[in-house]
Amino acid sequence: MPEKIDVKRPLSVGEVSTRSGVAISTLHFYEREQLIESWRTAGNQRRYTRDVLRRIAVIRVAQRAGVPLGEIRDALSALPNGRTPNQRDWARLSTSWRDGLNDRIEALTKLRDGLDDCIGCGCLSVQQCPLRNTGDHLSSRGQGAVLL
Amino acid sequence: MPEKIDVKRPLSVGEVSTRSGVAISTLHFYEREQLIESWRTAGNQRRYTRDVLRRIAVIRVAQRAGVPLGEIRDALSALPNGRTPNQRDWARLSTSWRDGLNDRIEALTKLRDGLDDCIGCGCLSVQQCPLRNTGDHLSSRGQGAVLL
DNA sequence: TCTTGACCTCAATAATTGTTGAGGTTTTAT
DNA sequence: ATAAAACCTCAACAATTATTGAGGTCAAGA
Repeated sequence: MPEKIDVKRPLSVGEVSTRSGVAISTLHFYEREQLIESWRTAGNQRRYTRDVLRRIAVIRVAQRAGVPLGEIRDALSALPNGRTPNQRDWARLSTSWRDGLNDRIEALTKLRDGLDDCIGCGCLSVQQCPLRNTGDHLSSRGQGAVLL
Repeated sequence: MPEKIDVKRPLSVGEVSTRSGVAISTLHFYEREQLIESWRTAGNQRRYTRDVLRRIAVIRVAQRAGVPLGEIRDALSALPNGRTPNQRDWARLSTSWRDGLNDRIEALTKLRDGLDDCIGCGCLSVQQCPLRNTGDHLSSRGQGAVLL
């Protein structure tokens, strides 16, 4: 059994960068922002456990879904012990993040279809255009476009 | 016919703000960024045609969908100067936008479906998770997660 | 040993998307 | 005519999400 230690060997920042596809400067940044953690060697270099890769994966997925880093941090830090999400944790996180994702998909789809419709209807008159009162907060805020 | 002029009456910045739900400072900003246009009264105050409301609606919808302002500007600038966009203009805008929109929708949908799958699978392990290497630029950049 | 590559910190810069404030002008209503 | 409300410009600040650079240290191989 010559390689047993390999899977427990800590990772350097360069290794994490290579394997995660995230720039070193970004890893430093994530650490400052408390999204990931490391300890230091005697020579002050960062070392990471392997699950940092999973955390980073979660972070990037959430980011692509439009979740701001602050929320991601909060969600991750809400995990007991600040541990890396396990299956159950991941299920909770991803379902909560999925709603926002759905909103964005819906907005995009509405936009696309609205544009399509408007090709035919030539509308976008203040009152009738399907693109007009789609915004939830738009229409709830300041009466939106319709009144007066 | 006492009200005929009403619908052609230009809008002040305050009116546009109220009716669109967008702050005046933001309208100024959008104008600096060439997303909207106005002309000035003798006293240097902004006046808008009503179709600015339509433009703003499009801008906000696109923004909610995650389209950056620069892209929105580019798309909108395809509309001829000042004149109220007609059916043909919107057709051009729409078709020029649709590919990008479709890409974006597809990416987000993939992500969402990936999330759905992964909720059950509890994966996100470095090598196997379907969410890992889905990022177009993620995987094209620095080999992503898989190698070494 | 010595050089090279990897790493460190800290500060500055950058793009995006606005908001705030100071100081002054115009319009509107009484 | 005057006071209040609305408007103007320009500069500075702000949050987010990083990247770049200067100046220096550490580790590993020739």
